[in-house]
Amino acid sequence: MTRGEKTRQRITEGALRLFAEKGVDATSIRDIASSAAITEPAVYRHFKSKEDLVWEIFWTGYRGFGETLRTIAPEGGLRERLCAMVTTICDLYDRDQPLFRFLLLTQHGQLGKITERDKSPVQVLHDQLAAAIKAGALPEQDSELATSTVFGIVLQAATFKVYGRLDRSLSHYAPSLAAACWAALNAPRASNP
Amino acid sequence: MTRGEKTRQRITEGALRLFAEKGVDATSIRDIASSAAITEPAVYRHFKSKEDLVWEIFWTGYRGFGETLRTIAPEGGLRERLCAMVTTICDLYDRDQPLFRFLLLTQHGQLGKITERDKSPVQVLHDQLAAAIKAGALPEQDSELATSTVFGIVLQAATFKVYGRLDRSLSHYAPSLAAACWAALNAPRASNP
Amino acid sequence: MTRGEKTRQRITEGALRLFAEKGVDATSIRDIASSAAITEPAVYRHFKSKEDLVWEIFWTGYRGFGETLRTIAPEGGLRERLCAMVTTICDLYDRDQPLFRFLLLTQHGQLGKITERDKSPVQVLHDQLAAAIKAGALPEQDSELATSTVFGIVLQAATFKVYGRLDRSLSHYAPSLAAACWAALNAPRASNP
Amino acid sequence: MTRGEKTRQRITEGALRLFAEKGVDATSIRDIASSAAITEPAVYRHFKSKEDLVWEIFWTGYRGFGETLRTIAPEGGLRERLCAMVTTICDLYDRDQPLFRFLLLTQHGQLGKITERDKSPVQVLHDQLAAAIKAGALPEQDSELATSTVFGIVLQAATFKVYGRLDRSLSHYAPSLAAACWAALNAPRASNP
DNA sequence: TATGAATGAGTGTTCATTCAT
DNA sequence: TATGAATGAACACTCATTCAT
Repeated sequence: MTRGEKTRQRITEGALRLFAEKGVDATSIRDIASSAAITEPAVYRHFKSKEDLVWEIFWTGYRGFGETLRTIAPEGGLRERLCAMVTTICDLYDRDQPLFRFLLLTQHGQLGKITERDKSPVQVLHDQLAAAIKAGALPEQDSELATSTVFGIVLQAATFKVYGRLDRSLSHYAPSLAAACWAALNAPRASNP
Repeated sequence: MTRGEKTRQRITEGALRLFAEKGVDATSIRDIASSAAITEPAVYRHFKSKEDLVWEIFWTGYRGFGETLRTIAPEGGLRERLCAMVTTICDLYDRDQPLFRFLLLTQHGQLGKITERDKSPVQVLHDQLAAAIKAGALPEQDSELATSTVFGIVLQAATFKVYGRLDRSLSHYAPSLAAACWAALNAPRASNP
Repeated sequence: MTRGEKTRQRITEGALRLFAEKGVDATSIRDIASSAAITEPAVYRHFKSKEDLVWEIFWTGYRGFGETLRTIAPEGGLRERLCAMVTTICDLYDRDQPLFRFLLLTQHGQLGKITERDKSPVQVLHDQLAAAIKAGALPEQDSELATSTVFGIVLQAATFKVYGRLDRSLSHYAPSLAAACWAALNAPRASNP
Repeated sequence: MTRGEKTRQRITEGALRLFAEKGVDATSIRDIASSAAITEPAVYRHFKSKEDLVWEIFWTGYRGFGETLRTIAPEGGLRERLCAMVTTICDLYDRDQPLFRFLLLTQHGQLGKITERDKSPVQVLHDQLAAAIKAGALPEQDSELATSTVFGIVLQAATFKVYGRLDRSLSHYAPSLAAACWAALNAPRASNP
């Protein structure tokens, strides 16, 4: 790894941590630079602008996370796959909390910029659920709502963890979360026309 | 309503809209002042500082929302009460989207400042679910996780609505969301030690 | 005159002097602010941006100068009018050298922004010379070239004065310059097809 | 021509073009480097500093132009020589507009640095006119003012050309300009004490 | 009272320039 | 040699806030 690559990595890691802690707007380039032990202009050798830096960190992680989800256990039944996905999401939180918070809990500001929508984790999950509904593996229901429910159950647990309402590792709760998701997806349908 | 009170209301309404659209950090006192058709120093006649303004708008709405939830249908079975709560939450979104977004989707920054924790909507819901679990009206389970699940299902649907993944009013989805919550709360328990 | 108006005047006067001495690009807002004995942000209470400040100072002076030229001695013969104009231009230099240098010697960068072209001093002179040529008071010739010649003779004298090649006041040379202009305008025509 | 010399020429040509278009201050080393398809530090291999680069380009061209003027038609009468000079100046404009603009229209900033004053085109013209006046080939008059007049007539025409007020090539106007100069130099003297 | 005017601290960004490689 | 990486200083500009009027 060259010196430049090392610096770039220090920038992204420091920025990620700061973004998760204080939010993007409250994090200055000065903060980022000093977290990487360089001067402000040096940041601009690696990223064209703050907006660029934020987007690049976001999209790299977000797309990567989508790819991870997509490649999960294509064999096996739907329930196992869902379980594996929930576990994967919980693992991401436990392994890299700043990344998780930045990607999934706070960074709604970047969502509007996504153009390759089908690489997003939300879409990946949606596509699988929609296919399962179509194939009859899940009861007939709005696939968007189904996606929302699964994401909501897991992300809110992560949020509770951040604010100290849950004290074990998130992975610890994964089986319960997966069970809740599965039950919700198979809930007796309300009569939504 | 005195003139001062009217001005104050214009400030909070404008600020709320701006906060929901751009976030608190990206909203300047100047933005708020001009949205209320007054000058910047005039804002300081009603609020001591920007931080004060944010907190006051947040806590007023958040606590009020908690009270609303608490007073819902104390009579009736748990399922009906849960359903009423979900409906109430969806209604808030449909009636006042800026308030909802500010209180429940973006303003995590204020959560840490809450001292009267039991007035928060999260705590209100938690207390009811914890009581139901204790009374055997729900299967034995972590009451925090149960709370998280219900909130997650509803809030994520709101988020999907904000980003256009759902197109009907949120209230339209309330029965489905309530059914999903109920199913998740009654899911066959995974064996969490 | 209110306090704000006084400040604004100090800004424009200081800016003008600095622009003439160092050029617009080499003059910072900090320079301007301290020349007016205020802080940088205070400049922005009076002008929206540096570009705005430059343009406003330029166009106010440039248009004003055009108006001055236009109102000169409409009665009297052409020669007298030309002489009065040359004298007026020289007077402007002697009375307010920074303004003159900024408007006429260095600020070519602003010329491209002019939309009300006929208010510019160049156009005012041009219109009068074109009319004189049409009326037969001057020999047939390209009116633009005639305008250029008159301006060139006077402005280059001002430039020589700035660089110390002329040592008397510019007004002192006004009669000679007017005579030169008159002779040039009445020069035996070269055969330009 | 070695590779280094070629690079150096690309630098000066690119810089000249940029200086004429945007001005020296608004042209960064990065602009210059990329116009020469090299990196910024590579510029410093050829020029010690930006100031150095500007001065070198200026003085090389300015002095060269002075030499060109000096060697013009020493035989022949004054009028022919004047005419040849005007034509030469116009030719420079038509052949290399960036150089002309940089040397004669905008770069007053460099004039103060000149030490070998008698190599400047202004001085060359001045010396010839002063000699002619002394020899009685021109009426008695201030030789500086005479020089200013000739330069002013030609340079202002160039300025008008830059701003689109003249549309033919500048050389096209050379005979008219020369005639105007000649007439101005021979104007009946005003009585300047 | 409400405002015009101002400010100290800070923003993101670019500059000319240097240096290790 | 020419470059990738870096820097100190400065830039135009905005912030939340205060104060005299």
